[in-house]
Amino acid sequence: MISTRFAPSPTGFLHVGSLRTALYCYLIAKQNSGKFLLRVEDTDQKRSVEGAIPAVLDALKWAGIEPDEGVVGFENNDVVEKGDCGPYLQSKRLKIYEQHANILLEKGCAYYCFCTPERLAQVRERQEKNHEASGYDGHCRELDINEIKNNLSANVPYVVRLKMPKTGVTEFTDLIKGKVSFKNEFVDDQVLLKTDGFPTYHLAVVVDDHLMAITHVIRGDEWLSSTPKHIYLYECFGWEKPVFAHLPLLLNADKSKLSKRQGDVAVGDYIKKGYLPEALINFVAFLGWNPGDDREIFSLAELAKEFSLEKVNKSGAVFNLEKLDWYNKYYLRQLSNEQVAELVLPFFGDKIKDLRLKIEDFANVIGLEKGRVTTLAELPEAVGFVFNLPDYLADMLIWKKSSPEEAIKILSELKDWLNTKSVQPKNKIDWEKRVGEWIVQKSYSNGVVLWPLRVALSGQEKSPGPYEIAAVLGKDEVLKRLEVALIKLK
RNA sequence: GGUCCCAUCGUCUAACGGUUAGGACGUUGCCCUUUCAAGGCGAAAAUUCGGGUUCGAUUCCCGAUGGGAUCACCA
Repeated sequence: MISTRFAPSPTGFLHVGSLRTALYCYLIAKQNSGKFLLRVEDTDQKRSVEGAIPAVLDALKWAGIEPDEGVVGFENNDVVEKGDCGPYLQSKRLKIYEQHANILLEKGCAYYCFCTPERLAQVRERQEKNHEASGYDGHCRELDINEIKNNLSANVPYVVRLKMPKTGVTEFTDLIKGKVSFKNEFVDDQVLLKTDGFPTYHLAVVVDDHLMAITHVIRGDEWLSSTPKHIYLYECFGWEKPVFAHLPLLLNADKSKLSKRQGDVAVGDYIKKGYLPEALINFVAFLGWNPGDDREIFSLAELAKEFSLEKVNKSGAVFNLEKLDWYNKYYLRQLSNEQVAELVLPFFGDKIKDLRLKIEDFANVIGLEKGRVTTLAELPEAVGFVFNLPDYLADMLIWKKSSPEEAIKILSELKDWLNTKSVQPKNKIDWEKRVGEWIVQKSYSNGVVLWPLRVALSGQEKSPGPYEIAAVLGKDEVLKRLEVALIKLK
């Protein structure tokens, strides 16, 4: 069985790059009827941020990516875990890491290191000054057994370091990058267990991925260069290695690694800005992957069917907001008025109470603009003219091929005709039919009637069509607005 | 600087030795049209540079250049 995992550290909010990583992990699991696991990598107490776990979970849920196992929820101020390989918070697995560090020590794959931070800083400084290769200098690599015992019994603080072989080459096939090889002599003796008893990432991932039966390690490119350490650990333990896939990075416009300084990087930012999950998912999935043909629109389910890691690009992709906007507009148009109405509610905030509208009427109002805006956040303002006719200049009522006199004449005639009891258009099609017939009967051109009508109803240079607006406004309000227009013109 | 990875229009990308180098976003022209949006039809726009291999290189090899990642008791 295939299993993948997404392993965020609770240091902030969900990054869009992490969203893509999580998405790809999820897709691989789903398309193979495997499981998608969520593990929290909170081994750095200093960096843990309160509220980060629920924030990440919420963002994933919003996107439609929910874990099958591991940390699956957050209730009553605590994580909800599911599965037989728990706990799924690394901070609760300290004993496990200690046991495994001991195994490594026994096997000679790791060693005690008593170097002080000060000494390490000096080493680093010297290396920098002399332009030497950086890394641990191996000071404690071959310590005398008695010295180790003495230090240990004297409670000298220590770490456990990986005893990386000095010769040979570590080679592996990355599902995305292909064959990659590193000379072992350049791989550092990484700290595995810290002085405080917490593991570093390197020990914790390998131990957990094995214990949790992860078959595919899918993660960001930044991990590629530490993979040899992980491979060596698998070999030391005698464990079967997972498949590795290192995803290309998401980039800023200037091709540097996507960062906060150059725009929004948190999924939450995009939710707040009114983007749809379908749009963000589709967009982010296509940053580095495509189906190999011209199709651009993919739902989560369709992605699960067609996605493959082998088709993922090797190079980084610029996070291009214009394309995201296009996707968002597209998906907004695909939704029904009712669906958009429901999604847009939070963007109205308290104002929604003042509107005192029935939900169907509200959906109709939203329908006026849902195909014209790019995000949900723009909708309240876009639709404002329905509730409050904006003040506008009389000049705006005059069509480019018309005159003030003609505008007055037509608007008056239209108003008088509408005022008769027999004219009671109910919906958009009805309005179009009745007014259309009237225009034909009067032998007017469309523009000379429709332009001033539309401006009278919307108070705007650009707006939805007059029939749509009239249907939403209703006959009484249409008459009122025609009256306002005529007063302005006279 | 050491190590490793990468390189097609402005951006996301297709091409698995032979194509007028294709699509999408964006830009832009026209059409539709009461405005806007949407839609339709067009346009401009790319193989980083050298060497090989080959009858033939975007594609394979080598080098240069450029970009990126990583070199923590952070992940």
